[in-house]
Amino acid sequence: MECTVQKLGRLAGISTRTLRYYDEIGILKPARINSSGYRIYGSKEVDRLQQILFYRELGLSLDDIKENVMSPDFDGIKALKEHREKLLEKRKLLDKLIANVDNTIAFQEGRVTMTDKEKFEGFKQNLIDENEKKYGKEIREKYGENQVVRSNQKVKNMTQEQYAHVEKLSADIIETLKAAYAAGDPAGELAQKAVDLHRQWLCYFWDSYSKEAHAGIAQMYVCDPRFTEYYDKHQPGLAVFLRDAVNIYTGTKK
Amino acid sequence: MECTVQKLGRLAGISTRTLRYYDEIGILKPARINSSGYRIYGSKEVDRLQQILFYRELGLSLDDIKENVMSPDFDGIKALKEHREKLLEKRKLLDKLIANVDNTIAFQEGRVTMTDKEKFEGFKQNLIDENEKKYGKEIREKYGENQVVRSNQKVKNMTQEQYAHVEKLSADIIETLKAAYAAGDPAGELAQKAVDLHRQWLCYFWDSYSKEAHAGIAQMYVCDPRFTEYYDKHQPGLAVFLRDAVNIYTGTKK
DNA sequence: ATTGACATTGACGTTACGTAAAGGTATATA
DNA sequence: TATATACCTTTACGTAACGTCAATGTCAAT
Repeated sequence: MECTVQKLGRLAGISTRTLRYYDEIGILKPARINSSGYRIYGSKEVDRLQQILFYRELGLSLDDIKENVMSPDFDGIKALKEHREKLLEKRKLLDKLIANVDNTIAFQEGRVTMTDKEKFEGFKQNLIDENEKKYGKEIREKYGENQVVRSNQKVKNMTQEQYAHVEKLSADIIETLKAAYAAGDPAGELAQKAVDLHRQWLCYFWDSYSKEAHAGIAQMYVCDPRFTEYYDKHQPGLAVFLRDAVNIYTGTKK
Repeated sequence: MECTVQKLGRLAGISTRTLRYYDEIGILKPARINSSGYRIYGSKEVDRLQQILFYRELGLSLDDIKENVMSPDFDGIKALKEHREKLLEKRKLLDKLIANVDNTIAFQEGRVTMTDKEKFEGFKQNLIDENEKKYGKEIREKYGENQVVRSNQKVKNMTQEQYAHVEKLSADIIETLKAAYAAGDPAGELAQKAVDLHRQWLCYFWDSYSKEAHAGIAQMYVCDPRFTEYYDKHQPGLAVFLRDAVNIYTGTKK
């Protein structure tokens, strides 16, 4: 039942270097060392190695394995759940990266002329700057620093098509809203369609959509004169109407 | 328009160490070095740094940036698409990791008694050993070392439910297949349902499914007497029937 | 005695910097 | 003019988990 590095390595499918390293960092010490200085492992060490490799395959660091897994009062499920959270975080970051790369490819494949591209970049920067100047502080206060930063990053990464789509959405929202207002029913088909457009519009700026936040924004349109004016200049009462329609859409009644 | 490390660092939001490092690896050299040995950067270097940081944010390594991005005949889109592939690979790995962690948590939360768990572990080890002894060499030759190792790992990480599901699938395949054989049409509904079950069964052992591999396995069932026997013992002619049905399912005709 | 397979320790390389340490330079002020 | 300070320089270790030599010792068989 005793074996030396190479046998154990072959048994477990790892290199001898790995075993020496595990000895070095103290995560798996041999049972004893023979007179020639060879590492001799017993069956207890084999089991321990199995466990180490199991958690290693799940992506835990050797440090985590050493500190958590190997201690006697180890809560495997808790450790794994924490690890899971880390992995999900990583995936979220990866998803963002991929989305950014996609956008960049789309933008570059748009074969925009250099001047157009510059103009477009300028537009985007303007959009961000304007938003910052006008509403930056308020939005920061209401939604926290992160939301603003991410919103700005989303705008920066927009492609020209997306940018055009945002502008079209803005116009469509007003159009549909006006028609719905004429119909008079915030629960009606037209009004709800307008709200859905509004949701799409928000999703261009928001990292994650939630009904609560949507309802909150709608309420802000009524409370904040700058936003009220933006809607009411097209049709007095439009901001209130939009808020009511959003509340119905999101199922938020208060 | 000239500046030294700290100004440029503040301008770009990076540390002076980073700039020195970029100088060291040759990705961004200062325009000149003044009499005191200070690094002096010009506007050309600012532009270059912007580009570097842009691609860095997309997750490219400095090496890739240096080799591809900075060369005059650089194809930005190609580089980004390659990078995108790498990112997708990474995400696939992450997804697998997360799935494994989830399975482990589920398994451990199942509060299996220790003896049951050990029994189950033993089963799994048996399954692996049996497979190895019986078909290991052949599968290795046909599908390469990696497929076998990964298949074994997949089995090792199965939860008890999954294991039960695999066994049920095996039985269902035979059942459905026999009924389909009685009906006589490999393109019929029953036969195709059997093939779909077979595909599900394969996905428990395979890392990635492909129609080609599925068709290949089906062909092997006919060519290899051990596999032929496994199916034909239930009903002579079943192996050939399954192969025909699989070929129709996968659209592989030869 | 030699050979070949195995063992040992030591040390460098990997990525993109962070973080000292030890010391030179430019500038404003006491 | 001495000094405080704010900047600059190079050198070098640390990071995670080993891979890959290099130099050298041990064991079994021929």
